[in-house]
Amino acid sequence: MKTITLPPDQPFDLHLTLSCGQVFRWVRDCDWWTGVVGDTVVRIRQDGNRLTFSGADRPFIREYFHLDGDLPAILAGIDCDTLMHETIRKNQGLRIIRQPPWECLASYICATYANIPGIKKRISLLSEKFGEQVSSGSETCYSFPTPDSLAECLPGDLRSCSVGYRASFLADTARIIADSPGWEESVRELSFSDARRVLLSLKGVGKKVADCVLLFGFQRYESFPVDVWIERIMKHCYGSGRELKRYEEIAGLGRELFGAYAGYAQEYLFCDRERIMTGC
DNA sequence: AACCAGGGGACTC
DNA sequence: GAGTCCCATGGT
Repeated sequence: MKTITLPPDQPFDLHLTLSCGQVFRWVRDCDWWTGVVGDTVVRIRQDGNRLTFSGADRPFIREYFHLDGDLPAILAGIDCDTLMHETIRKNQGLRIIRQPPWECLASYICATYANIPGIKKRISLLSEKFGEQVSSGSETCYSFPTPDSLAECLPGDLRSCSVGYRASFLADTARIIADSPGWEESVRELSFSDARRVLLSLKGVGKKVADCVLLFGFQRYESFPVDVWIERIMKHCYGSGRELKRYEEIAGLGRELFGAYAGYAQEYLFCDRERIMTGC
């Protein structure tokens, strides 16, 4: 077991970060969270300002949970009205995880028009069926399937993972990624709009999925993914006197209001969606 | 531009 | 147990 002591001026909330719906592979058992990242099983818990974990080293944990980001500075940058102020106050410590790009891409293709429990189920089935077994004491865990393993499996086998019509999108995209060595690095080097264009060319990747992959997989924090909840919140809370019909208008307004870390604003709003929409 | 298919789980009533 | 909704996309 290793530990990290969080500095008092850098808030972090492990439970919020892992349960807000940005990642789908972590499982909670009381205070402990277990997840497979890459090909290792990570177990982690938080007690106040202390993180205790196994399966990874300190630099990895810092990077994965974006602990190297100056959260108070980020939040100060998006704290531009009373709604955001309250949302930040209620969810302080939520950080955007750095997800492996391929896993992020495949996960969000599976996430289209589905609820979070359903998405978790699919990802879990896909990993059990097409991932590699990863040892973790008594528990059996599975790594996320490689592009090759999804590209080469039978369509029927994919469908048995409850991915429905997304099966062909997943297989097509997996094939393209599998046949493009260095894909990740090449996307990383592109500008925001060029990277977005590349992602949009993949099957099953529309604007929402592309923006999620840019945000969670490539740390493009200006990305402002618009799902049904964010659309509702933006129309209800920021829509007076504005045309907010098309996706780009809402995403554009998000970037206009919240700036370079609009993605953080999006994730805080999403995390707080129930309170915001029942309150007003 | 405006439809529709596609599918499953969670939640409401 | 029916009805509705969900971190939408692709095809017509």
